[in-house]
Amino acid sequence: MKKAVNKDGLTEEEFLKQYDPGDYNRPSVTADILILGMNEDYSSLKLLLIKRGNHPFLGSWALPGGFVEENETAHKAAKRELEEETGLTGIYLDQIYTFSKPKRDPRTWVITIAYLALVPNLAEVEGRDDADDCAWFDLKFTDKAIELYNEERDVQIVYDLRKESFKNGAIRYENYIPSLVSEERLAFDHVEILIEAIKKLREQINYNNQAFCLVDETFTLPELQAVYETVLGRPLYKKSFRDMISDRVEETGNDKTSKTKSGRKCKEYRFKEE
Amino acid sequence: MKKAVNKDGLTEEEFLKQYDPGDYNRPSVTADILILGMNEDYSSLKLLLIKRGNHPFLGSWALPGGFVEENETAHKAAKRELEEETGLTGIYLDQIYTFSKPKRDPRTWVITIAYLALVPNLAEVEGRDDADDCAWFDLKFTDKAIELYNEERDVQIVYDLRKESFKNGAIRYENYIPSLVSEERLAFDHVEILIEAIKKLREQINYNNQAFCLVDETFTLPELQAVYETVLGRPLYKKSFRDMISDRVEETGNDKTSKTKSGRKCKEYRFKEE
DNA sequence: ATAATAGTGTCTATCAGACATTATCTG
DNA sequence: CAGATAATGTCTGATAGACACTATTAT
Repeated sequence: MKKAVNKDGLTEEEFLKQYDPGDYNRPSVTADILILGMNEDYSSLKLLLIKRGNHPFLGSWALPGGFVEENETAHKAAKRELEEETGLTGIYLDQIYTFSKPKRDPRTWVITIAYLALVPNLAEVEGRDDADDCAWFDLKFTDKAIELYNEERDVQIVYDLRKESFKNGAIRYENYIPSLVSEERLAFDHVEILIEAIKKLREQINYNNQAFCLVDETFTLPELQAVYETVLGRPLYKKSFRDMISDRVEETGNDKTSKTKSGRKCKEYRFKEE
Repeated sequence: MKKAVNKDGLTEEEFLKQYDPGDYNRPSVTADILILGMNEDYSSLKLLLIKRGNHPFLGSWALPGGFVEENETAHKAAKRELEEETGLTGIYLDQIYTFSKPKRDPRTWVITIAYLALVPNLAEVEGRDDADDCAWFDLKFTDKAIELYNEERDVQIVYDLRKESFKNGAIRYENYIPSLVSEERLAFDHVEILIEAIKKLREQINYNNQAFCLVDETFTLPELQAVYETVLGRPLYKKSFRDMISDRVEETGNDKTSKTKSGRKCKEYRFKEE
């Protein structure tokens, strides 16, 4: 079996030796990364963006990303980029979707594998290399619009959203179509990546415990509930939430004042693995 | 804003004109496609495989796939491949995951975007071009093993499965690790693609109605239930299933004998869009 | 008639939605 | 003490699991 030969009478060893990848056009492949965290009182999602220091989209804000290299997985490339950008390790990181629309990058053919990272604390960040600047943006996501704000820099990026339905086999799906309404915009097709990431996070958070990646190692239930409410974009009933979450957490025995709002002290919890 | 210049004093137009993608190594990118259907009585999933006619993995069975070209999305490449292979159009097709492990193809650097297709009828197929042969395989998937059978050709491909848990941020995930136990194997890392696809299908089928892509346009509830049971790998209670599905289907008014098992005639239903 | 399957009724446990009530903390 | 928030109790409605029973067809 090892010595099997192909139509040209070559063994595998011989075949690989003479194999010429040829002149097929090949794309560059990058790993772009959506880094999400929560603000101080868990009332808003934050997205890390870099300001582009070169064409194309010079001066626009973009997702951090970098080339995937031959001796690494795309996941590793994303991880490297995340660590360079935030200095953080051991962070939640998951593949979202791969974007390959022609001309999505005006320079050359680029396919992007998009990743989602969830950080428990907003890291200090500053621009480097190809970036003029780097900053956390407040992210608001509703059925009607996506909005990104950075007050310090007085930047606002706003897209209206329209729902479009399309058929896939027997099934009908709904898609969000963004249209820019602000002066500033996100570079490339990054707004589409953002939409996919939020959709996926909202679908998964109830099953996959991603909320625990957005809080400290110990937390209060009001804090955890605030994370769910902010991610899902709707309020939850306190009692139902606590019933739902009860067997995924355990008390540490300590008390703690919530980062959310002041009042009575809270019991402190940690994530219970099982 | 249009006339903004970068550090080298170039406008965007000038920059793009002089831009040189350079000698960065670039991967080939392929779209591999997992084509799933059901057997005659909905008791088993079927997977379409092609037998490789050249090195590497000469004589092994593999997922169909093809190169993504510069003027198309990966989705379109997958669709083209699906139509070439089965002659079918209007089929459910969705991106699963992108695989980029170094050396996953011994010829050259290849990154694969994996797609899942669900066909309502098993198309007639035959090998072409680079494939010696092309056939539907019975697919069995349990917590312990993945098994692929084609009786006509007397081929069996079996992998034992082991669960491994790993951490991603604060969360612990479980993964299936396959180990080959049969003589025959799937080419490349295609068994890993298969595992991801089945996992995703099982997670989604309750919410995303993919089952309707695996039956005819009209169907009986015993047939539909058989699809769910086969995909999920466990029996469902008849009454619970019918309650669960009732507002997603509507009666056509006709009667029909199920493809599953004989007995009393069934009411015929169709998918109700909403 | 009998075996086999289709289709429905009903009980239970669980859980989300919805409010109400009690407990504890800060100022 | 007043205001605010934490924590828990309880009712309702929807739904999955479990089982039983009736209806209709093929042989």
